[in-house]
Amino acid sequence: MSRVLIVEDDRHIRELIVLHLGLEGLACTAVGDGHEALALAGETAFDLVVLDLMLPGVDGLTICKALRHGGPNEDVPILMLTARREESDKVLGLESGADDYLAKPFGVRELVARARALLRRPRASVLRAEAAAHSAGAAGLDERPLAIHGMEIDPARRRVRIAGQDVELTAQEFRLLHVLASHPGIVFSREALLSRVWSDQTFVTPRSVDTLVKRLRRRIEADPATPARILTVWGAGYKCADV
Amino acid sequence: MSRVLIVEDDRHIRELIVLHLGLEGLACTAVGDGHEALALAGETAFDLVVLDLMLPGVDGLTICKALRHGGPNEDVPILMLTARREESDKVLGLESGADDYLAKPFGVRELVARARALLRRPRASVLRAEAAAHSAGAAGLDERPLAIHGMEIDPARRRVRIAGQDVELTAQEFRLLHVLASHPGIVFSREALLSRVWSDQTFVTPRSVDTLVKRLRRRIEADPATPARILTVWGAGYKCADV
DNA sequence: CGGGGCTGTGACAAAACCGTGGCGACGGAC
DNA sequence: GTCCGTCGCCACGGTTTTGTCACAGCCCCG
Repeated sequence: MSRVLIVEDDRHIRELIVLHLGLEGLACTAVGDGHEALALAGETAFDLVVLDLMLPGVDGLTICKALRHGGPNEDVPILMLTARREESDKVLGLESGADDYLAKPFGVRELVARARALLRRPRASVLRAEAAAHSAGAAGLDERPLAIHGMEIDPARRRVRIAGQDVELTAQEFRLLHVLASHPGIVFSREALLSRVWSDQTFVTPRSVDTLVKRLRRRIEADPATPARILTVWGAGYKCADV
Repeated sequence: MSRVLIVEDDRHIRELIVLHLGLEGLACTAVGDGHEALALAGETAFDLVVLDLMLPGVDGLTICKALRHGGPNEDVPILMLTARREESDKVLGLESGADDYLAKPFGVRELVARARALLRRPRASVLRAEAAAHSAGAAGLDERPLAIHGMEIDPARRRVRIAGQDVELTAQEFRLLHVLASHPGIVFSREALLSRVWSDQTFVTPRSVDTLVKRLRRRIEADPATPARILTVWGAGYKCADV
């Protein structure tokens, strides 16, 4: 049974990695802090390290070099993650001792495939986690038009009108609005929205929901600074205002 | 770093368990097949086994007995899961060597709390107390609204109303209220509340529970000095007043 | 009725959380 | 090829929430 150490400060991505590698039969340990990672790696030998390049405090590169410098994980394969696709980062990562490199956002399959390749273990996969993944695809969203807060939302035509005026929305903004407006008052966590609005299974930070909300508010709120339609629920998520 | 073996055929439950235990810093290995579980357990020593009673192929009880029969996991704590709440199943499970028992549907927080408790090898009395709290009603992240003491608590809307008036609560206050109000009359120790209300693996002083109770009372009690809803049980903890 | 724990409370610092602008990457249109 | 719309991520700053502490008050017990 292989042991995998995951160093990633974003909790959501950490969750996804632990989940999918764990389901592959790997023993996953996840930490969000560089110091903790070094402490763990100093006393336990791992078979693979998944390492985020961008970390608060101790840098991913520093960890990479520290691992290579000696100790029980001197020769451990390192899979490096980063938000940036730039070649310079890649070179930097590989030079500091990483064995493979993956840029966010990336798909689960790719991560698992690369982890497996690094582990060089031709073991029969126990389960196929991806099988039912696409069940959420087109299903789930209602096609009926709905009206709320002076907005007319027509899913079939993918059109929104406010005060008789057509409002241009991107596909993603529309999906978000539709999910929220279909359940006024119900609070959706960022994770819930990720699974409903982002159809494909990619690693996306929950904070990206904030960005999408910001962009949606710019379009449908009279004053985006004091939203009346899409409300923030502190510590929980977002909701469409009750009637 | 503790190793946990999870044997569960339902993919979603497997995911949940791996995710949350993995985030607790535990090394999780998940399998959906009984044969695979026995093969793994025959060669590796685990610190905890989470075992589903109902499995296709090799039965959970069979696995339980096989583990106890000898090998590297002879004395491993076993947390048994089942879809049925019936007493006969429980007895069967405990007799075959399980250390604790959890009926589906169960809350994630509760699972984590019990897993940690088993890893800590707690006194039997603690276990009994938690079991009593559990049997008193549905546990964890229940989405069903409930009404008690003139309060309407709606988890999906994250809303509390007293006498028709909306009461603003922070996320933490809401979780505390929900845990207590879901089990009226049941006394929760500060430690029990810490594991249920504080989702993260953060280490927080039990006295912080007092502060949270104070803040909650300020919002939902007519006179916070003489609480009628959230009661102090001297030397034990807190409870929601019985009806 | 006095003492030794428990618990309630206010204040403060630390942490978490959210809004926002901006940057780079990607992909389609032309 | 270039331009442009979209998208994800990050960093910064303001705001809210939350953990801790110290001290006062309370309860139970002898």
